[in-house]
Amino acid sequence: MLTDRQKMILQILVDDYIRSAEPVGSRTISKRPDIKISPATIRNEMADLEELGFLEQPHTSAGRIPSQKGYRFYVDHLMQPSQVEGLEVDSLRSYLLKQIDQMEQVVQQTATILSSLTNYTSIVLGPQKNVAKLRHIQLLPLQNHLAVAIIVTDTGHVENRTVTIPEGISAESVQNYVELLNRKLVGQPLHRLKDALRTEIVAELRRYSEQFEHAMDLFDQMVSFKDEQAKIYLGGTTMILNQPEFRDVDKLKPLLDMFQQSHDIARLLEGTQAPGLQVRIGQENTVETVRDCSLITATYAVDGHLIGTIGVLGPTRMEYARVIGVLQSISSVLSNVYNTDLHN
Amino acid sequence: MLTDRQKMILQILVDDYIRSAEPVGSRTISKRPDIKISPATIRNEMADLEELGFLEQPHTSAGRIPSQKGYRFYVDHLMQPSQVEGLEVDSLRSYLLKQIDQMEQVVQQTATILSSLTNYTSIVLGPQKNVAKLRHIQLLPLQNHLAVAIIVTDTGHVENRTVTIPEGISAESVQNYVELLNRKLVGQPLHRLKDALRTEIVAELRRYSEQFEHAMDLFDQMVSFKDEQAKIYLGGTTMILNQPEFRDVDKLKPLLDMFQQSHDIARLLEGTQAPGLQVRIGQENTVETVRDCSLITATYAVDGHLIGTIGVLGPTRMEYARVIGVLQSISSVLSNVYNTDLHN
DNA sequence: TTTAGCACTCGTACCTACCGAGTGCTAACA
DNA sequence: TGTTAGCACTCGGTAGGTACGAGTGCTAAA
Repeated sequence: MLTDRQKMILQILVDDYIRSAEPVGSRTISKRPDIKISPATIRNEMADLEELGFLEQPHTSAGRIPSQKGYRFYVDHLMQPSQVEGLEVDSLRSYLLKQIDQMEQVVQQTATILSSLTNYTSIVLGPQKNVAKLRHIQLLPLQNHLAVAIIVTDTGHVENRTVTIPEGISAESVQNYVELLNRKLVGQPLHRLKDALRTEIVAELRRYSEQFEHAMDLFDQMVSFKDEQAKIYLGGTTMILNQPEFRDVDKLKPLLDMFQQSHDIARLLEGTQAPGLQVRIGQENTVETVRDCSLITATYAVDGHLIGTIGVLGPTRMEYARVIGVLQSISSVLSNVYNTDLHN
Repeated sequence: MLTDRQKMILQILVDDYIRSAEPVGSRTISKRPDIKISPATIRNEMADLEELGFLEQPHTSAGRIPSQKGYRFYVDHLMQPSQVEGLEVDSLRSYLLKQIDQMEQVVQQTATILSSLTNYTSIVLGPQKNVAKLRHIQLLPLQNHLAVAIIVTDTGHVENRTVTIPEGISAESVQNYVELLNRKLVGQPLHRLKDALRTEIVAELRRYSEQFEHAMDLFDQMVSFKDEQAKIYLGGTTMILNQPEFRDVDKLKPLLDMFQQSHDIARLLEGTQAPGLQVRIGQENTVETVRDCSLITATYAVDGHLIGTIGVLGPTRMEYARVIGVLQSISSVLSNVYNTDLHN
């Protein structure tokens, strides 16, 4: 176990390195006003800390930098999340409330705000639409066998998609079908619609036996929600350029490339759906590209269902305390926003 | 005027520099199999070309590179757009047709395809929705004074927005109002809706005088299309990292930052709405950030109306011939896609 | 246990010399 | 008159060498 003095030195060193991105030497630490021990003593302690695996030396005559284990200890035991000023949170809250009707915008804006508060790249995984329930479905004919299906959910979101009306189906019966859908499917969560179609409707539909196939085809078009990944939004993807450890274009490119592949980002977030806050430091990330980065994620919820993730990606030398504070605030604001104002 | 030999040397030099990004020396040119003049002669010609302003010398003992004027001459007189293989175009066309119903996706995908065909950053300005005409408008009540307005255009696109129903307005009359809107406004282009509201409806509406204010408020909500910038999509924003002239993070950052600001991109495209193909080389761009870049744009049209722009942004040392070829193909494919399949 | 002193390490900055690609000029050649 | 060979010159890039300084580990004294 670490002594109190070792903990103190470790904490000061990590703080300093987070700020300066330069290896920290014993003199630097001893110069701090609240430190009354000499550089030599600190050197001894640092040597011990290195032996224990909390510190590393880039080369013999340089100061020490935290190892991954060092960061982990710092996050788990030394730092405490900084309080975000109420002002920021309030303004965020009122901002989000103002345009709660446009879910995509909320998510996008959250990403932007998150990255501007932290100065790191932010990742926001939108709430999963598919848990919302069907309020109303409607079909608007356009021209030659084209129509728009409009799907309204109880959260006030509206989806629309163009469908082709199969040849063998009469114009009048289409409207009957839609009424049927509304009677039977309203109240079902979107992701269950397709199943519900099979269980609820098939029997009734057999009556129009000659059109059965066509009708089912039409319904499928209207109701099939590809189990789509919730949408991913990034904010501040160029923040990484401010970090001295990424001044080299060759280090930069893989990361920026990854930002363009929502598929990669999805992999990055795997396993972050568990409630609460997660910190993944360096190699703790499974994705190769970010093994020099840390990822901090939080979830937000509606009605106790987990529905989304927000995260911040930065160098391992990240301002953990501040980022965690910000994430906690925003995640709770988001949870409230969705709870209070969509479900009443 | 340039002699044929000077033109030939200029062309070879530009081609070579585009490929290698290194200053081109006289020996390099004379070594090409189809060149039968000696380095010394070429040196003389190059000295002349430099005096005329077509070439530059980074320093005394280096080869020559094209000046802005050199690129301009190359684009205007020397290169010819390369043919894009029919295969690529066809597959693009069929791809776009397949999901023509999702306009945003078409635009986004076009950006992706464009950048992967050119290896440069692509910019696609979506078709302006506002020239599309109203086909149908509808209001779906949700809960406590909230409703969704659904607007369908003759191009098959669907817009929806949440509106609040003013207090002093009865539920039944709302539906009457909407019918009124449909009677009077169908066929108007979206961007004229707001005006049309004033001219067409006010008279009729006076009848319900006590609700007049409220009704107009509601209509405004439904029908006001902020003169919104057509949406901008970028593809391959990290392509720029492959260019040796942007290996320096300090050169890179302004550009990547710009990519995040759709506002900046909009400024970049100012003046590209004129029909046909435009090439802006280096300083010909008004935006400071891209004065080391060239921008090539083309427009695509529906029914002869200009409705969108596609563009490619790369270093001044850009493969003009290939990019122009690609742009021409894609712009014509896009024009066809929108023409053929939405308007019949 | 802490601290002062000191020799040692090693990365960085700076200087210098050198190399070679490419030039411009001159003079010879077709 | 246009083209080419030859040659001295320029200058950026690189390699090697030196000086500097921050920081260390170790030893011995307090």
